[in-house]
Amino acid sequence: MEEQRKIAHVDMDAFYAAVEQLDHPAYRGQPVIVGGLGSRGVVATASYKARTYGITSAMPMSRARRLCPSGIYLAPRFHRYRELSAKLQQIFLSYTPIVEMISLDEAFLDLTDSELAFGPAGEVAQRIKRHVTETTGLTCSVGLAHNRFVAKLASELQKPNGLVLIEPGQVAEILAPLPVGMIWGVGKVTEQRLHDLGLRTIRALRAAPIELLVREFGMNGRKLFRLARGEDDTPVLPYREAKSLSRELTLVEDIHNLERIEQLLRGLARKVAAQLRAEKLQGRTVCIKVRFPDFHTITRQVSLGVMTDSPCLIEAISLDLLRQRVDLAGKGVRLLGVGVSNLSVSSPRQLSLFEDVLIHRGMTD
DNA sequence: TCTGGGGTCCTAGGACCC
DNA sequence: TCTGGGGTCCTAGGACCC
Repeated sequence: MEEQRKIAHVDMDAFYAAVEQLDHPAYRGQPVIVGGLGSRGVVATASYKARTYGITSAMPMSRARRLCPSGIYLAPRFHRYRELSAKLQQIFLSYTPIVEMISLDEAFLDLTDSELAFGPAGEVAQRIKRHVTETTGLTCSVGLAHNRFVAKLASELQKPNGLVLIEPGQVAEILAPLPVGMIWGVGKVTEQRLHDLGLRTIRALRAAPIELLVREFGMNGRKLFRLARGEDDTPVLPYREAKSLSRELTLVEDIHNLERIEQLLRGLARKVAAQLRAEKLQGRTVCIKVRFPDFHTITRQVSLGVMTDSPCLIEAISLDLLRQRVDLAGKGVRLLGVGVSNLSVSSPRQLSLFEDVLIHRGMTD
């Protein structure tokens, strides 16, 4: 018999918008929409009032403005959100060392061993909720269950400011009527494919034979089969090393001018390099991304023989990838990106022969 | 309606090696 | 002449998450 875990999922309510309302009392109760304000921006977070107009996250700003012309539209202030997120993490850590922040406003907490010190997990969850609100002035929704998947679903069920506890014996009954789209990992594409198979609810998915799911979705089918039954044994992982680091930029208007394109790419490459150094990381693979006006998107990458954080090298390689491996052919560009992967922590500065050569050619910073 | 930015993970084919 | 099997690395694309 496997030990019974107690996993909490804490999800801040309309986080970015709620922070703006916290800092600007005049915005409270108003439709507040945080996101990109440019012509091609999308909604990051809408306050609950804004949601009553039909505004949802990832919606184009232009559409949001049509739905709610009188709304308060704000650009995100990530510094502020990060500051509050750090506070949240400190609160969580005072109840368990096993805290996995999955974004600025969401975390999994393994409370299994916290019961000894703090009492039943349901009461701990209640305390954490109160602690969050008293310390930050923000509300959150909490789900509590025996695994991550069910805990995350639970936190969704009574937003905002909810607390939902699901016992193992209740899982089947509670999951059954939910739409398959609520399953973590089922996005638009998979949802449509499930609908095409006549599977719209978790109840229906649960009744589907595993052979069918594996035939349709491969390994993912196996996962779906288990998730439909509320089974998930993935652990809460307190710390994970970054695997890649990137910067990208959607242009206000498509650009055709090659010099301008190259200039922007260089800027992105330098920003990536600067961030690598700031985080004491180096990478071995450089990747560029180009999105054309028709939204078709390509990537081109190359792996080097050395680890690097050099702005000159990353810039030179990005430009080379663009010039040698991308057919711009007067098509215009909507988005440009530069990324570095295959990361590891920088070793004490030591020049490779390669870098040495570049320095003698005057190519480094 | 016209689609951000920063990530993770998975798949699939090909090169290369033993 | 007609061709294995496994492992690893690399590249490109795509689904998905917040």
